[in-house]
Amino acid sequence: MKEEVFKLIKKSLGKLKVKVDDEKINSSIEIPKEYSKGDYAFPCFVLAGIMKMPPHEIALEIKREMGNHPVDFENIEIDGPYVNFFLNRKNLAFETIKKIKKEKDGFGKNSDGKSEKTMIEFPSPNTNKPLHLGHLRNMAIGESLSRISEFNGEKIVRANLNNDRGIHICKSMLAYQKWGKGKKPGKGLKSDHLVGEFYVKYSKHEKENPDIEKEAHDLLGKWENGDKETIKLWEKMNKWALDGFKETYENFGIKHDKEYFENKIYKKGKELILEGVKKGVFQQLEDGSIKFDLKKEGLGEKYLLRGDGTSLYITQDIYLAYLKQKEFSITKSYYVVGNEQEYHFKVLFRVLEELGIQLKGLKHLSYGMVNLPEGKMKSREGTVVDADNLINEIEKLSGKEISKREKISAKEVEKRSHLIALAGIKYMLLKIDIGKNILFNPKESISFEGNTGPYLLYSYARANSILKKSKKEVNVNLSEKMEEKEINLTLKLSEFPEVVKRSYKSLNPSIIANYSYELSKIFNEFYHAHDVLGSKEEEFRLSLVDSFKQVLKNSLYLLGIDVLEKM
RNA sequence: GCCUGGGUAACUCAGCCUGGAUAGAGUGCCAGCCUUCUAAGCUGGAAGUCGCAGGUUCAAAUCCUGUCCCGGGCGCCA
Repeated sequence: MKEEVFKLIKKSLGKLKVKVDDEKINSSIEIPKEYSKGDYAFPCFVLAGIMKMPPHEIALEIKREMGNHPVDFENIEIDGPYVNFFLNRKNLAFETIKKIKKEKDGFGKNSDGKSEKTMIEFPSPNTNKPLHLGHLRNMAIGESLSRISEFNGEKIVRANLNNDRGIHICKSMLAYQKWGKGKKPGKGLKSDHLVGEFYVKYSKHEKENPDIEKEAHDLLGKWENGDKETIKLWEKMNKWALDGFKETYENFGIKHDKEYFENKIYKKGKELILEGVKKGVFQQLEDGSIKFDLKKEGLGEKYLLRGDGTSLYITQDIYLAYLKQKEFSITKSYYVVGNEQEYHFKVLFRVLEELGIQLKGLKHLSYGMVNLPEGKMKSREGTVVDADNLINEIEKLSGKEISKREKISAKEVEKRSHLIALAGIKYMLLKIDIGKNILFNPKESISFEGNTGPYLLYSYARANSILKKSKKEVNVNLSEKMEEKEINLTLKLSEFPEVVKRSYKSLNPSIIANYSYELSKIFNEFYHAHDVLGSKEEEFRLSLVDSFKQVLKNSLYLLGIDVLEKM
């Protein structure tokens, strides 16, 4: 429609014999913030200098030259220096509703990314402690971006790299050896929580007895040399950690297509690095260590391999990038990792470039930290918000809210409170811009009112309730002029496909989240302003409600949030 | 010190890419609205030197420069 507006303006200016850049006109056309100012607007300031007239008079001239407005427009008005264009909104409503009704769950999809196959890696945890709130943000982002990319036509491989070896793992193991007394997971003690317990124990002990670090290093040595006892302990505890993660993933609604394990690949990056030495891009020092000199690029010097030939954090990532490419022939590779790792990925991508591995489509999807009012979360000190506990707690609170309102079976309460809790957590984590830090304030963040996940689900359930009670067929049929709230809702619904594209281009789920909220807010305003059932415009309003329900569902789907028919 | 992200209402955040009409929302506070489609809702109100100083422009929260404050990163840790 913007094109039509452009053509109209250009035609008028032609008649007025004014020469202006097409691009200048086009980029000036805007969408007013208020619906009462029309659907498109053209500010005439740009022309003031050229035409040597006050903007208001220019606007009047343009309007005069347009004559009668075409059918696509209901009206064209002058407001000070602005020419405001009003679309034929009834038409727009019909077209939008018809399209939603036809495309259903597919409304908003496009094929812009059809030639891409992307691997998205998340959350890639360490197996020495359970998942925490930061991992939940990671997973919410990873899943949402996967879905957004799929909606835009891409093929997505959801991958997970388990960081299951290294000194941090040995710390939990050592503590268990020393103080575990054969403790086992069981009722009331999730297996990964047990592992984490010993990681904290180790760290506390280390504070007063720094010497214990040597023991941990010895244990790592034993592990790398294949000591049977050590391997056995590692196998046991690693399984505990992984089993626990699996439960959390399922609970949070995350599924991976591919699992990688560091213990199986960490040695293999070595060959690739040695190739780089042969090529002369990396330097081997006298002690055998290998480094990559990036001083010219302002990235300093980075060691890629230790003097004793053992691997570093970056070593495995080099091989993994190669492996991903080989196994899946992907066109893009995304890493969902916190912004504290930005330096690491800059270096990694440069290394891969030098080695000729996967040059295009490498991207660190960097997101901000989740902080507490007291400051940063620290696993070592046990000051983290545990993922499982948080979900449980919010489920309990949701359960209470449900029971206040309705008497239903315990099973139904459980089902609903689970979905509400997840919606609350995911929405809280996704509505903030991906790159920004989140301040998690338990008292305020766990809320059911206002701009929250439960508010969205509630709006959906309300819409559903109307449709359930209606006996009539949903038909697009409107006889009278549309009301303000109806217009607002229609316009918002029609924006969805554009919003999907925008979030895809910027790889930012918060755009979808904010849209979901705005859409729901407009729906609730409409809901209060007008009766649906029994009204003169019942058929039309039912079709609006039905469209809203569909679009909100699609929007929430992109956030990884499941809807609830009743709340 | 260098690199990087941020500073908008009491609090938590949109808006900034692509400059335009009285700077928006939620929470909290004040005042209303449930015999009527779910009040987890809606309506109204109070609340803002858009960190600060320059610059560009008819027009700056938005672009540029400088500066102050806060976070993160600069390991042969992961």
